[in-house]
Amino acid sequence: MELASKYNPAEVEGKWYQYWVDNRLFHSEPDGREPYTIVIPPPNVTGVLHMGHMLNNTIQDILVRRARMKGKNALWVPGTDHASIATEAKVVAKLAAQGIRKADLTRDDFLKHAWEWKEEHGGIILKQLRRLGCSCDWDRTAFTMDEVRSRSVIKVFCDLYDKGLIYRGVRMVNWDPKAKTALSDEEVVYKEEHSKLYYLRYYIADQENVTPTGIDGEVLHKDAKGWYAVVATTRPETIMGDTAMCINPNDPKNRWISGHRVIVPLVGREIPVIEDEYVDIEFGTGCLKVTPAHDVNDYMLGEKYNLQTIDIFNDDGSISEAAGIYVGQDRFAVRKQIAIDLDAAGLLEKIEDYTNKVGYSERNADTAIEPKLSMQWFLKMQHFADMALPPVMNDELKFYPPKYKNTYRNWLENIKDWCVSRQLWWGHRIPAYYLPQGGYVVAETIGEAVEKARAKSGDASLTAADLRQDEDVLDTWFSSWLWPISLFDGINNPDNEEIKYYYSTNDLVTGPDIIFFWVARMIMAGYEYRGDMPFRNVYFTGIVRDKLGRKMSKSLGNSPDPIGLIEKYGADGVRMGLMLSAPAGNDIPFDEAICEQGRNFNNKIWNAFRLTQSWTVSDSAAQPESSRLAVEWFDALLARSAAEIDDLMSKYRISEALMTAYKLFWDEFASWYLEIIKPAYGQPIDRLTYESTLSLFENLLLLLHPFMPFITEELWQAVRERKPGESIMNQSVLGIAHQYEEKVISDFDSCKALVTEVRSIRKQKNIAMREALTVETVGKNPLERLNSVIMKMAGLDSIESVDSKSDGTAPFMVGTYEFAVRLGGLIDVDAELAKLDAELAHLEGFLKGVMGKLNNQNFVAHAPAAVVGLERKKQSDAEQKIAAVRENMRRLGRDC
RNA sequence: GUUUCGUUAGCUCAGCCGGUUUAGAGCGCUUGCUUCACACGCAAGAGGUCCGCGGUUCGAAUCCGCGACGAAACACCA
Repeated sequence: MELASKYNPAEVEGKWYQYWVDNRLFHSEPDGREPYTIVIPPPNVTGVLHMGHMLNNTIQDILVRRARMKGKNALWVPGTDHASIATEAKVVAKLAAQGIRKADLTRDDFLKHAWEWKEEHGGIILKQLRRLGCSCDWDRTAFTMDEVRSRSVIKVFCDLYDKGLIYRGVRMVNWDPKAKTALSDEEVVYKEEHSKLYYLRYYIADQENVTPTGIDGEVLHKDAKGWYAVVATTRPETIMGDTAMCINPNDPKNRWISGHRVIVPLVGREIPVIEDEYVDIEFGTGCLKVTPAHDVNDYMLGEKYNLQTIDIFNDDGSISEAAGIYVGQDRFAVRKQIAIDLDAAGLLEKIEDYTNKVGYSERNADTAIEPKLSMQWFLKMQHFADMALPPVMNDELKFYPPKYKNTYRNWLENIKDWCVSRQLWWGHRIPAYYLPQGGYVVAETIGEAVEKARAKSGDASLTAADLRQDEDVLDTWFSSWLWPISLFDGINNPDNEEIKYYYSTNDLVTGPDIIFFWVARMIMAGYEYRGDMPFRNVYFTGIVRDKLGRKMSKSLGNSPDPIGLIEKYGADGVRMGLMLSAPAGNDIPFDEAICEQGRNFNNKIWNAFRLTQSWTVSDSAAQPESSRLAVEWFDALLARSAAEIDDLMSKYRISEALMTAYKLFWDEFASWYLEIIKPAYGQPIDRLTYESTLSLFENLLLLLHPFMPFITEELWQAVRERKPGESIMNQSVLGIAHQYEEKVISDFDSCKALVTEVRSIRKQKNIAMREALTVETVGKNPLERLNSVIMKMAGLDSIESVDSKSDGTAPFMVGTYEFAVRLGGLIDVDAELAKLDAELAHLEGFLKGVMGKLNNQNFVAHAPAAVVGLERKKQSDAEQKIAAVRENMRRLGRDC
């Protein structure tokens, strides 16, 4: 078989993915084995793959492939999220481009368009995951709005309502004026903004009663029109909603305003001055305008002092009739205009630059959130927080890295009720039905609703047509929080075999940005509906950033196209690149160049295989001693590395596990093992070594498979004839980490050190490899057992045991063993001495440090015997080495 | 502002419940190599007052305190 010198991923990836699918190797059914389960964090159904997904799903695939190879019944359930706000926004935008306004459509018509959109774009991201090699059980692909999941959501809503945990009421909520819906607190992100602070004049209504008291520090304002107070605000456009002014009762400079009434500028309305310690004396002028309808804190003041509430905004953020002026204009246009108008009216004292934080919709990054009073549905959260906190704090449910436990606790300890209703159409419609005579019932089906309505109203003639279902849908996360249960239909059929077998799942892999949105709430739902944790471990990935440390975003254009990367470097190369740069929990500064390292490694593996294929195998040739030793050594090393990888993986130190496998293959297998067993040019390889090598190579492929599934399958299939349907995917790695002798490995390390010393001398002296050298050992050669390997790798003709080193040799040490290379006339005495000087200085410095400890009575008295013993060993080793160096110097003619 | 995390080679990080031959890895860098698997390579190297200052200890990159710088989460002053 002729193999190209470069590995070409494009030729093999599609083929093997199809093979895995055709042979149903990703599919799982409950059986007698131990299950290993992951549920995918469902990506937005109409989304496309980004680097965050690539990272996250690579990790999940590594975990699930490993579990499979360890004999578990491994299942990775895929699916997508309906992403209510994001998807509805996209559909609205698409319709708008066609000249269709959402407002002109009926709910049913709009949903028809939305489903069409979902059918058209949905699932692209799942296809992309296939390119990455994800071993999801596609037979189980779910959608948060499919039949089973929808029924689960409705059932849970009704159940929580019946438990008294869901209520409906008018509250101050975060309002998205673009999507025209309420949002939960978690869906608001605050961004720092450069804005202005406007100082407005509020004239005192009862001018005649103003009595300046003459206290120092008083700030009194008076002009031709009389006394006035000054209010600093960032939002002058809300003055139409002002229903009070507030000062701090402990603020001497504003005492004079106390008890007066003031006039809202431009509006002309008289409002009271109230006093509350909430007001910060130091901020602005210490006078606060109170707009109960448009600010959370003002709302609280309004409740406390029974103030009037004037809602001056329409749902789209324009000014409402209630404002009286600027009606119909946009809030930001009004902010500009009102400043001009106030100034013209002499009501604007000054404008200052100011930096503050403004809330934006997490989904519509360009839309500023408006606090707004509205009727919404809420879920009481204290009950859930009480359940969900302990298991995480006491590590029953583990977070990796654990620092997120604090974040989690912080949120749960300050939990607020969850606004679950959204004024959208795309989502699960709230199963509340309003009666014609007022009031409502909550029911899973319309039939049930009619029954409940009849009972409630006493009117037995009520029919479905008389009931009006709530227009709102539920927050997307209200379906996501059930995901680990609803995927196995555990809400609708709590006793079914699947939920009993697969729940609790094992690992959840997700980003820390959705710890509140999703992780915490899944834990809550898990305990509420299964009485158990939804997953045993949560692995929080970092955020993928660009190499400058910036978040990847569309607007910066710094986000590489994942599929483009796969095409360029191969899926295995990209997977490796991501994993090499991703220690657990740290953000990942992603530089495309690191994929090159992944690609290069693929090529290395490919070429190692190519080498084995270039050999002719002889059944008559005897196995060289060096090959026998190499096999023995590498088998032990493989066992040790497999155990190390197991250990690292159990701690979710995935990048270190991969690095261990990487170095094992490249530095040990390719650079040492293959070089040792490689037959001389044109010579055949003996059968025994050849077969052993293929077995070792296969084991390496098994260890690497979870990280780089495609190339390992390709080569595993090529190493030997395989039966139809066989795959590396379901081979066991359990046998690799067998018992081994540490000494086999440590002796080989010494052997490698010796070879490296000789090569180094060759390089310094410019001696080519084909020129054979002789090495002397003083006394018995401690590495004699490995002579055959040393000779082959260092290019020696013999290793001779001598009583003392001959003249014209370059000495070196491996540990405390002395060796020398015979160089004859090539020896450069000055250079040799200089080297020895440096070595001596180093050793003496080291010895001095050791002696410092040993001469310290306190150290000898207090330190554990083992530590003291070790220092003594260091001392004797150093002394021995120093003696050897001195001896070498004398031999070169130095007097010392 | 509150809380948390971090600061170790040019870069990205490991080591941190104190002691393992005077600190490790990958990449990058330097110097040789067209050695018949691979230049996406081979071989040999260089490179660090472990942020600063104090303290605890026989002994500190590792524990404690203070400071500097950086990051994140949460809360915000209109």
